[in-house]
Amino acid sequence: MRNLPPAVRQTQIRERFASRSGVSVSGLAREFDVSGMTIRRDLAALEGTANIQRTHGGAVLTQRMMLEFDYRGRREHNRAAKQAIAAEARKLVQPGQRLLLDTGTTTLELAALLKDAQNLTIITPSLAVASELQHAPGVEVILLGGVIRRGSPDLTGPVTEHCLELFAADLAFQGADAIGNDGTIYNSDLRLARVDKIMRRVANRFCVLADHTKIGLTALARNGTLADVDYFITNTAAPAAALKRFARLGPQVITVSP
Amino acid sequence: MRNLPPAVRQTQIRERFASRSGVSVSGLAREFDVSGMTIRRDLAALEGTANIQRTHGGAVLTQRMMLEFDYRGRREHNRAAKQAIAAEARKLVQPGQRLLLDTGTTTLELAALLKDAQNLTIITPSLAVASELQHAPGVEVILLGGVIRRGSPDLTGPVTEHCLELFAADLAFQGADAIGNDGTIYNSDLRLARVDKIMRRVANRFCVLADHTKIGLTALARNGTLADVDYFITNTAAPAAALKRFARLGPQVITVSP
DNA sequence: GTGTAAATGTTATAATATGTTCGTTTTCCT
DNA sequence: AGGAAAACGAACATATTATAACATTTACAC
Repeated sequence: MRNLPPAVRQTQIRERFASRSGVSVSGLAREFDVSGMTIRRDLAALEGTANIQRTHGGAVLTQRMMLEFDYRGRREHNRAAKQAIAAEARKLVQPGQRLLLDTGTTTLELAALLKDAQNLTIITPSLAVASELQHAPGVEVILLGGVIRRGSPDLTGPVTEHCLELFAADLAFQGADAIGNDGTIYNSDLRLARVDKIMRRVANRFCVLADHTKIGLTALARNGTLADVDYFITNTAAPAAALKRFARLGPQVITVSP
Repeated sequence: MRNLPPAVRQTQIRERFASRSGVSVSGLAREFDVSGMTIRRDLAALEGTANIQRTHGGAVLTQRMMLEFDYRGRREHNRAAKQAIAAEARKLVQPGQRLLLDTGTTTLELAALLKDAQNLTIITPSLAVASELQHAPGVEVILLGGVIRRGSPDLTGPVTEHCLELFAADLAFQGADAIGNDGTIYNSDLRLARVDKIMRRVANRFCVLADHTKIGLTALARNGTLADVDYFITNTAAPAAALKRFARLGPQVITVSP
């Protein structure tokens, strides 16, 4: 079993998963008569390509059984700030409310914090948010209809816009891809920007979440301005001058650390 | 059974719950040939994923886990027949069509077969179908809006019905929970039955998929009759007398083995 | 052959997992 | 209720595994 090309060995390793639910480094090293290091490198390579996850001592199948709507890498980017912002946003939520939760990684963190909330109705175009909350006992999730956007687990298009018009919400949470220095809110996708605009119309109050890395940038599609927003939550690393300017536009500006 | 990586062992422990509703620390320790302390640590880790509930001496399934496994179990049940039926259904699909795919394990198998289709539009209330097809390059997936049904990855309710009315499809595929001997189609959920009825209205042609174990049964909600159906696909194990009767009602009855 | 890049092995160090002991808590039996 | 037996959890010692850096081998072109 020695002297196999790496690709062949990796394919054979992959095939182990058909019958077993996981493999061990030591076992594979023995079977293929290579060092554990080689097996580890194989598993690291396989982890990138497909549905396995490395663990201590081996690897297991990622059992994304039903809903595989994940943002992968983007979710990790500046996650601490996003979580802090989400925790602050969580405080605005009262039992019994109807919330709109936009798509995005920051709102997804907020969704995770709402799992144990009581008697909430959450309306969202995000499959990731819906997936996160689908088992939450105190939360009724209403997913907007629409076309699934390629590469991103959310819904957009005329159907989404039409669905959204059917609702009225107490409070909407929205991430932003960029916030201009003049307080303009930007999305990097035109279809999303349309949905976001309507969202602002059907929600009574409106909260924008964005970490400091988004401030001072622009993106493809303008979708409004902070002047129309009730709350703007960001982290303390945001430039103070910009925050002062934003506050003068109207929204209550809340900063959290880190 | 020794020397398994922790994650693999934990996965196998999880799988015990598919057949049993509880496990014991001592039993697992014996089976995996590890100390009770290790099993306890495993169970503590699994409890963290919110799927199981630890008890004295072992662990039991939590409600959510039961539903999850219920779904997985249903998917495995008679899967060969479902796949054969789905393969036959696949032949009805032409490039460029707009399809309605209902929720259900058989239609989910069909969705898997449509991954490499060209230029299709698929409209579905099923999150599982959407998940399966979200990365298919030749398929545009439109998800209907609606309330996420507890314990089942699909959408129902007035919003779903409203969304559905926006569309017109060439061909609809629908599973059935039961087919009465008189050709009546049944669902086990009232909300689903309503969606299914509308689906029949907005589709030009209509195809019902059901393996032989569904035939001759009844369920909670009537949603129509095979007389209104264009194709009925089942497997050869279905009683010939019933199939003959069904064929006289109108649909083209197709049987596949196994 | 010789040079180069890829693959593999080796080592030291860090991280993680496991078993054991023992005091505490829970369960079960009378 | 009271007490024995079982199970639990914390803390420690031990063993296994991961990672990174470097050395070695192999593969393949020219």
